[in-house]
Amino acid sequence: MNTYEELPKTYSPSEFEDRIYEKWCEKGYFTPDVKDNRPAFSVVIPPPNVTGQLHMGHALDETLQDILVRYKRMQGYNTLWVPGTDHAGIATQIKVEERLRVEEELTRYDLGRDKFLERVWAWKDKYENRISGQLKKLGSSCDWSRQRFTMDEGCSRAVREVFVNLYDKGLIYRGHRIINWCPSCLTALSDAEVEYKDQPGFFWHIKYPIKGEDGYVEVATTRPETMFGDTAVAVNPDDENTKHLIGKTLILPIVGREIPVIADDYVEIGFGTGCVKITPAHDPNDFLVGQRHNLEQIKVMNDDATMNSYAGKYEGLDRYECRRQLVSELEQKGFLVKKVPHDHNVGVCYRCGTTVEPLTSDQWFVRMKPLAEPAIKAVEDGSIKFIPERFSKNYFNWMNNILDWCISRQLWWGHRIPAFYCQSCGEMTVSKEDITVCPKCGGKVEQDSDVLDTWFSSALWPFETLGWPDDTEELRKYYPTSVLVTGYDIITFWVSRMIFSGLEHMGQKPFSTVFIHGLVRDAQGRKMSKSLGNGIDPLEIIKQYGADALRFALASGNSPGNDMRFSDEKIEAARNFANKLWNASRFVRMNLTVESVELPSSEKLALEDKWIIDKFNRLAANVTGALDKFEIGVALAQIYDFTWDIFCDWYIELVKPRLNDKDSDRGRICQNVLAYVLIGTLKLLHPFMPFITEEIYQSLPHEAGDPESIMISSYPEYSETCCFEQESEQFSRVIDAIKAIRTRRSEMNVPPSRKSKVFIQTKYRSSFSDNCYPFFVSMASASQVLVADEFSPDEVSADNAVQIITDSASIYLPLADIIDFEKEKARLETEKKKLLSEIDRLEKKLQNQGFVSKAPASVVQGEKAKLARYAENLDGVNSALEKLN
RNA sequence: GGAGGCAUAGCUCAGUUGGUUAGAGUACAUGCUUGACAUGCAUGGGGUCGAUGAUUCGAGUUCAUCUGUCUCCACCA
Repeated sequence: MNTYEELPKTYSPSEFEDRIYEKWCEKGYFTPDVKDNRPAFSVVIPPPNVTGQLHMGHALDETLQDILVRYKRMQGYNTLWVPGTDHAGIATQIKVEERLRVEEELTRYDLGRDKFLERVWAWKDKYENRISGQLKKLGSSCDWSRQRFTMDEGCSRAVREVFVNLYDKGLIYRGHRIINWCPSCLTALSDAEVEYKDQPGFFWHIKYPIKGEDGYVEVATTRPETMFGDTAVAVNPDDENTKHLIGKTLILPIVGREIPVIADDYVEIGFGTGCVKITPAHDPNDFLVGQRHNLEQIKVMNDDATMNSYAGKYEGLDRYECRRQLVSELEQKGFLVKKVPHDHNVGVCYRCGTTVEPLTSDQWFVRMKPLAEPAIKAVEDGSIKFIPERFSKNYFNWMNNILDWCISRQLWWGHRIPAFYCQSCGEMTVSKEDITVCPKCGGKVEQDSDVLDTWFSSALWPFETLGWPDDTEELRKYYPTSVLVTGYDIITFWVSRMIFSGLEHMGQKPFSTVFIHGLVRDAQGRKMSKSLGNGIDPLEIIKQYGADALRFALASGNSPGNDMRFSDEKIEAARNFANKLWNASRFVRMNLTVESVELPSSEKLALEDKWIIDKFNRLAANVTGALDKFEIGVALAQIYDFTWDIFCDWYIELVKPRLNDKDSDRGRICQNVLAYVLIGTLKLLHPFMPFITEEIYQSLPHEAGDPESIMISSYPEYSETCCFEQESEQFSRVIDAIKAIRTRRSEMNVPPSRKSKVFIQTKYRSSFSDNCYPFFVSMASASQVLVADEFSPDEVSADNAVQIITDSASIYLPLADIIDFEKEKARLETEKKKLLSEIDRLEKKLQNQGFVSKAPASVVQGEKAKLARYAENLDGVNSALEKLN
């Protein structure tokens, strides 16, 4: 890793990426010393679920984190990136159950809780390994010695600590509430775990006869099967049309049970029939109405969404089958008034897609209002910042309307709720430690069979991974973490819960900045999904193009919070860039005879050297500026442009003649500048493309003080001594002149083999020194270069010279036999027109008193200079036209 | 119902606090066997920045309204 060798001819990332990663690990670069007292920069990974492997979304998330982490590490921060995975309760359990069913035709009940959990742990080990392997392939510089899992011993201890603390404070309670129930996963879900989908359905209008009268009340429902659980019909107390019904008694059709008509504001006047059937056990709103009016809750379904005995003869039928049969019975018996098609939003389980059934059940809840309040304040007062800022609205919207969080799940895979019930006295004990006997009566206890919502443990991630509840050095050094990088899709699930948890249990925010990115979509802009089969496997891309190309593709053009498309063109462009850098470096390497690199003192530098050094210096300033603002795409674009357009297309081409004499003074200076700028560029690029930059770095001689690996080198900074503004401007004139000549030659179809004298008439003589003549020879097909303040008409007469006007020179090319005078005239006329209109525009602008008096002086000055330049150019064009006429 | 995003070249997208004649990649056209690279080099065509108005000396950029499109939240029995 320290002797440098020739680079292989072709860029083949697969040959060095793994080797480099192993070396980094061996050297321990990813593992910071907690005792090192430099300022900390810390990040915890959003733990990928152990349900499967990483997809493009993860690849983006990890790439962005690694860019920030490597950047800060190179800047000298004590940098920690904690890796880990999430047990992902429902999701993982479903996966393992599915495999069990497919491969062994067994259910989890066949195995029993303990045996089943063994299977899940085995699954977890396998996928955790796979995920870590993928992170390594990507180049993620996380500290593997601190890898965590949401159900490892430490996290489990943290979960219990939090549970008991919140319980003791009265912020966790057990209650009989209406919750979202997934009849397929057989568990409760939190509000956040329910997704809504539009589905076509019907309103069934049903007659509820009034007791002791001939009349009836008409109610409409989308779920007629719940009528077995109706315990009232509600009307609005202020509705004139239904007022008379209040207090009357209705007979529930088919069932025959008597229910009252009650008055409640919840009923919207003018909507539907104005009468609403109230089923407290099966609808969240009805549940609240029921509480207000002390109504009985009648649960009519079993956990698997089949009907129970309250449904009479329909007992045992699935809810939808019951609906079909019930509706037809209602119709037969004359209770059905009509059936109106109606699209409605149906809640489905976010894991399995089954329609959830709201029903009442005993569950554990977190009281959210007191926790949400400080969490809202922390974002309001700016101590936690969202990037982009607009996502804080999203956050406020959720937090301000928060309801209590249902945290119990009827699953096996997860943190078991630390509540113990005594078999003899019935007392419940909540305890951090496992207990077997009741502290009250000494009777045998049994632990609550439910587990906690996955997000309960991930909410503690930023501090549980640093050792909480113990008071560790890591916590003191790295908490609060610096930035959380995640997608906008889990702000409510995760980000918000980490914020209130951190504030509640640590007394401090969990992170200062939330850096939000968007989704990775396919080339057509569709979400990547299993069902569409349009997912792209990051590992495949790495295999084909290399991790650096993948990272480049994900980071370039990425702007915070916005979705991006991933396409073949994008990854190919990324690979092409890597290839370009590889070849440019190979060229530089081939031409190096110096043993070490040192930036030559300013008086030894040629004009083009100062130009590139100045450009590089500005680049460093712009890149760090952009990175500090999380403008990752912008930073990368700047490095890209510099590398390709400035360094490769210009500087390398410019110095080729000098390299023919490598060991002369001029040649050695050039070598040093080449290497200095290349190494600096590699450093700037390293956070984005860690492997290729390291591989090239290893092949090059270095500056004194450069370490053995680029990843622990210092990130380039803007430096006053490398600022050559004036020389840079001077040299730009040469470049402009070369470009102008190329353009004219190309327009006139002059083949490169046809060389020509170049006459440069300029008032910037010093910019066009003798040293730059070779540039015109090598890059502008010049046979000879003549520079003067003014040429005599004999030297550059109309019939033998093509005239080119640039901002700093008039250039003549004697190409008499090639000139098409008519075409040339037309071209000059067009140019004249353009100049005239620009001059006119600028004159008007400068005559505008408002502009001159109100715009900043520098802007006005700039416009004046521009006007003067155009006027000069116009003179040039005019005289060229004169000569042609 | 509430909130938000996006709309810029044929396509995919940048455009940082308002200030050069609005940029890149890709596609397209033309010319190059240039001793690092054809995964390349050079040159070019192509945009009234979704519409209308407002603020301003000055608007792709700020504000309002509208149109199209996507997303999140809530949810109507």
